[in-house]
Amino acid sequence: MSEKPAKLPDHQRVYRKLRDMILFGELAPGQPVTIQGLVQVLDVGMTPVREAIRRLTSEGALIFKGNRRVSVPQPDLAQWNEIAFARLSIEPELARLAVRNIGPEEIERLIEYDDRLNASIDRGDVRGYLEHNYRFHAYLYDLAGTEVLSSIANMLWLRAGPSLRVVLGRYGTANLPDKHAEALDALKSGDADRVAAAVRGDIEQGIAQVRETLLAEKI
Amino acid sequence: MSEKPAKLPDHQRVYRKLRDMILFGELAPGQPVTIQGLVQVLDVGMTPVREAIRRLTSEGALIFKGNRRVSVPQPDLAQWNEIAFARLSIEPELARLAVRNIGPEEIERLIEYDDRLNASIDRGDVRGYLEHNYRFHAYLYDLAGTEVLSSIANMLWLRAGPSLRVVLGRYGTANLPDKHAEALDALKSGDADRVAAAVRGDIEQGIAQVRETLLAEKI
DNA sequence: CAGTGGAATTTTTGATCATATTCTGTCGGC
DNA sequence: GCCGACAGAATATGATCAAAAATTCCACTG
Repeated sequence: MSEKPAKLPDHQRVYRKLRDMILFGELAPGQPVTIQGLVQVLDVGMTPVREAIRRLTSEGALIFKGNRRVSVPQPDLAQWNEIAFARLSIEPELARLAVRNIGPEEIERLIEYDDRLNASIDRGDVRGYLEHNYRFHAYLYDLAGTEVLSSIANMLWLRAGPSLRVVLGRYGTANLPDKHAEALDALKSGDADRVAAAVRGDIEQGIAQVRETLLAEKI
Repeated sequence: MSEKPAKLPDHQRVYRKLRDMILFGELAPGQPVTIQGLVQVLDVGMTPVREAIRRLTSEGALIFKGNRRVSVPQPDLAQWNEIAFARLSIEPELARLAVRNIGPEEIERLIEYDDRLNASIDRGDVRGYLEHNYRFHAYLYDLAGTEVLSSIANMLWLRAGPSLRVVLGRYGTANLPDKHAEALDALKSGDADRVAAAVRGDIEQGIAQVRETLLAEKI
């Protein structure tokens, strides 16, 4: 019945599952998340679900909605600017650090992610776009080999995910300028500063898109 | 038997308790943390303990030690530099933002924390120093009213706490230059840049102390 | 004969679940 | 419109099972 290659404990499986759902926009901002609901959907006991939810809340991916109810947070403009500030402080640096540890194989893998990302764009596949965009950045940052900074970056992506989804879902993936190509190009020449700048540009673009929507109060 | 004024759920009480223990150096770096141990010490069931541990691990205050055992992390030099970079990126900005929302009462309270901190230094009370130093910064950052940045700062303090404790416990609280006075002075005149600079200086000093110890490989 | 290596057992700890309890919000009666 | 009972959901407990670590014990070697 369960031929998963998973040797992972339930609470981690649930955590990842929920995490992906948030990261890739399967849960809308403001949507309530109940323990019992997940117990039935994921077919596990409540203890693992509880722990997964607790972890996600402490990472800011979920919030306590007053009376012990949790939901997906919905950042307002001020909070979005905080996320923006933090991401711009951390992520370009991560990209810069990653350059040290990058060889041809790693670049190859990044190109692969980027190809899939572009395919998703062509297909108008929002969820695919979000997923491969995440994987591209996450893998790049992993290569930096910095546990602390990476975990912060991950936290920030969790907070940004649902909002990105809303905007993309509304305006489509049609006109997304590809900053990844520039980053890849800079990576090939080992130019750390240019890589950092490209990543910064990529982030700024995504941030600006959401910010405009928030300014227009359309969220 | 339990005339605590606490209306808090157990898992939050346990979380705070454990959090404080880490933050104020009651747990040494590398020290293992067991669920059952905490169950007996804190006299609660294992579910709340489990959740508290899970939260702390996701905040980097505890780490999975290979085979589903957790312990207090012991940052090496590289990780400490990461923490330093992140703190210097985030905390001065938080201080700057806090200036907007600060009035005489808030300054009064900060002065109070600082007084207690100085009393702890005079007394050679390491734990008291750590606690009031934390409260000073935490309150200042809270005043910024920025949920995202504050939570990142808190995460970083959790990672820094045990190491600070080790260094202070070894060299004492004797010669700690007081950068808080400068921050308070700048706060009174509402000079955001100077406040940010003072906080930056305060952080740099603490970081340098640990870094030297790590360089000498005395940890 | 003493000491070492390792296999098997014991013990400790973690993971999960079923269940009981507490709290919140709501709906119907007054 | 207010108050109290009820339903549903979250919190907390202890039991049970599984996995890992610690310990014991024995055989074999030097």
